[in-house]
Amino acid sequence: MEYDSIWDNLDSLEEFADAVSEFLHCPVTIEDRNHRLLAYSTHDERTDPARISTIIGRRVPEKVINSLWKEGIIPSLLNSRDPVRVKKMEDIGLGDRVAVSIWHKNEVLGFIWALEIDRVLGEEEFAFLKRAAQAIKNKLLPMQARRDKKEERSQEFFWKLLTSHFQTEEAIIENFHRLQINPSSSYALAVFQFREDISSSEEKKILYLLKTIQQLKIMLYTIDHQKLILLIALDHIDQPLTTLSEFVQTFVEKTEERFGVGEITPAFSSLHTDYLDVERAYKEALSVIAIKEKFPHEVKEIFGYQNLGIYRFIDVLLEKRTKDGFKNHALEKLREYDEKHQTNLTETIETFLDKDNNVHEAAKALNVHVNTLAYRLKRIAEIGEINLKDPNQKITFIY
Amino acid sequence: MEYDSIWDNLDSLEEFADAVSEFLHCPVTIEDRNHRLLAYSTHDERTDPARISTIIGRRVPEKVINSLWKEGIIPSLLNSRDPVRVKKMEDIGLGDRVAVSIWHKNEVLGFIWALEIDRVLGEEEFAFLKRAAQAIKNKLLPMQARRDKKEERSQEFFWKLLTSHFQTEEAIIENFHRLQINPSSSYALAVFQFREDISSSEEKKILYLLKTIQQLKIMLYTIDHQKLILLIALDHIDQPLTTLSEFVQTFVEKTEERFGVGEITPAFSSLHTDYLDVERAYKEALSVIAIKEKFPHEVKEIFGYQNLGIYRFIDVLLEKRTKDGFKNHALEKLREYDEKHQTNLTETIETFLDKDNNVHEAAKALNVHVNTLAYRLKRIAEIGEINLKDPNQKITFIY
DNA sequence: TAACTTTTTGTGGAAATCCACAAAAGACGA
DNA sequence: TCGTCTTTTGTGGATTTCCACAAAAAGTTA
Repeated sequence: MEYDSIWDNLDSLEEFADAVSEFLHCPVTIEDRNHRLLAYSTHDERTDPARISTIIGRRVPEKVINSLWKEGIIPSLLNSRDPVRVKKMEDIGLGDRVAVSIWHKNEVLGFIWALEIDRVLGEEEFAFLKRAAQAIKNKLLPMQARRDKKEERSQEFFWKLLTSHFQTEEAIIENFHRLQINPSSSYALAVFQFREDISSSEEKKILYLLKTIQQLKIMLYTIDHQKLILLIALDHIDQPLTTLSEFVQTFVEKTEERFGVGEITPAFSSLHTDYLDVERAYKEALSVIAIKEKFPHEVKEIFGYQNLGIYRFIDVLLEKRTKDGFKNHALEKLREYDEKHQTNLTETIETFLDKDNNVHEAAKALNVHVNTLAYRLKRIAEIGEINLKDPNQKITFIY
Repeated sequence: MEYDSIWDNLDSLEEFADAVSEFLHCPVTIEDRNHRLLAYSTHDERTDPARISTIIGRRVPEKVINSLWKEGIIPSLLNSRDPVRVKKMEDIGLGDRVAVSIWHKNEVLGFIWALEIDRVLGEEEFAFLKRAAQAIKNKLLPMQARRDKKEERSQEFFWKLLTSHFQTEEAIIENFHRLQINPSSSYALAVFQFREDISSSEEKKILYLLKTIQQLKIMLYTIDHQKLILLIALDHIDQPLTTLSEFVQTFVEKTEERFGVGEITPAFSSLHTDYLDVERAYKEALSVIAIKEKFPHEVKEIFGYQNLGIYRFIDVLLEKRTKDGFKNHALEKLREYDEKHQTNLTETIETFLDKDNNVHEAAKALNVHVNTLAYRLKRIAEIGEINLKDPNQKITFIY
């Protein structure tokens, strides 16, 4: 192992990248386990679009990560300590390259990438890369430790926010700055409800995903048994609610797709600007989850508190209804009629409301002619003595 | 006054009617002040359709009463002690006739009608009729007294119902029977809110109206300061809520039209079958009135508790909203945008919802092109990040 | 069984809605 | 001031909704 002494006098990761690049005659990039750029070689000027965007953005672009997952590259890097060859993918501007993962015990700390611009790397270079990954491990470890420490402090701070521990917003802002986080002027709180307690191996995967999705900036995160909780920055986002909705769905999708962890219920609070309201935001997100569990079908496509509509009030509505001992005369009449005449008026009105008053779709779902549906609706209005043109009255049909 | 001794040996009202009929050579009918049939002559077989229906139904048909009001006949009977001539009205099957009111002190107790089938009554007969009305007064007075007594007892009973005084339904049914009222198997409670305390002269007019509208059977009634409260029988009524709605509106209309008493807010409870629930029904009707006073425009055409729709829950909704300190992000955004760009998005969405999502009407109300409205709605959905296809979300726009 | 009502399905036409596209006017910023 | 973006209004066409009417099927009642 004589020529491996080249590692000995390299101080920084940059020098390390350059040394590897020089040996392989290839541009080299070093990333952490979340595909954040750690260092890149500069002696060799040849490169490809994917590498350029990575360097400019200080991280691998989301769509590149996506493709690498889809092609199975990242899974094999996470499974094996051997270098992996990546064939050119023109649609994302990625040239031929070789990658190897950097391991410490049973954990991946990062990756080394070597671009095969003019030459193809052989067995010897593969072995060299593997040794390089071994050697760099010690440089990455302390960084990891620092990050862990910071994460610990940030988690503690987050829980203080979630439990309304602070009295003034100034104190909160100060804490943000101490953690080198720039608090955004508006934020939301997202909660993901898992089916089981989140294991530490799942936690790593989740963090990996959160850091690679890149759609939104996550200021703070924490995990509490079956819940993943995020504090999300929303500055300069044009349609924050829409973006959030897409984000949480992407996250759930990818977690399922990449790690096989399914049945996650996502939710997020309304927008807030005052950091003293974090607990309130948390409760909003929790109530969305509670409602989604009670009415999975009705609010299937709603994730934000703001968009719950009438369901935001569902608990007080139900409470008042039971307190008043109110009987739904309209529904009762329909059921009576159904019973007596063997008709389907109850089912009809339910389907119709379900399909958002769309005669066409409702008729299709019921397997009847559109006019039959129209006729039935006329009868329902008569028998139940309800004005189906009044959205207010339709609403009460649900309860 | 010698020939007036003919009254002396007449025992019943029927004999009286026959005696008058014989003198005038006309069919004669006697009604109480609420146009209920008291007696009719039988010696003379000639008659007209209006009289036939009156005799069969034991009261003057509603549409006849209506016409008599419109033509000013009844008002003049109520104003003067002199006979009034009524010209033929073919549309309601009424032939020529003469009427006179029966007075006691300053009150009208009833009416005598004489049909001019073949002959026209002259001055002499008019004078005779007036004396007949004088003479019959004494026969009507004791009936009046009995009725007053009964009314007193029934009012007391009604208040017991309204205040949940009874423990069992049997006790209630027994009380009904004691008052010779047949309690219907389903009932509703109607309340009319007046602007001022109801005077006893107004009370008489109201009772008159209630007894002549004939649309629905009123089992019990009472008056409490500015409120008229009715217990309404709903047996064998096909569409009870619709009928009730028509009834209360008719009542308000006629009170205004005939007696000039306006600004009455009508309301009625949902349907009930258990007479232990009368107080609950009363509260339902009261809450409809309260809501109508708070949201006069929104529930303008709703009178029944059942049809309040979402407004049934308006108090708990508002309460929850203030408790949560929730800000309407969507509306806020719109207002912000309006302010900054001098646009009318807020007004637009309000009008649109007001017009029940009817693009056409809303565009007309806003004085803009339909496409302009469509464009604005698209922008509203974008800026407010709300799904306008979801009725649930639209609802929350109101608050 | 015959007469009647209720329910389903169909046809056809008027009105409304939705959507894409375009022209014009106005607002706004570099 | 020019170019760009937003807003308004318009046209045209595909689709949907609404309604009236009718015929057939099924169920109910005398």
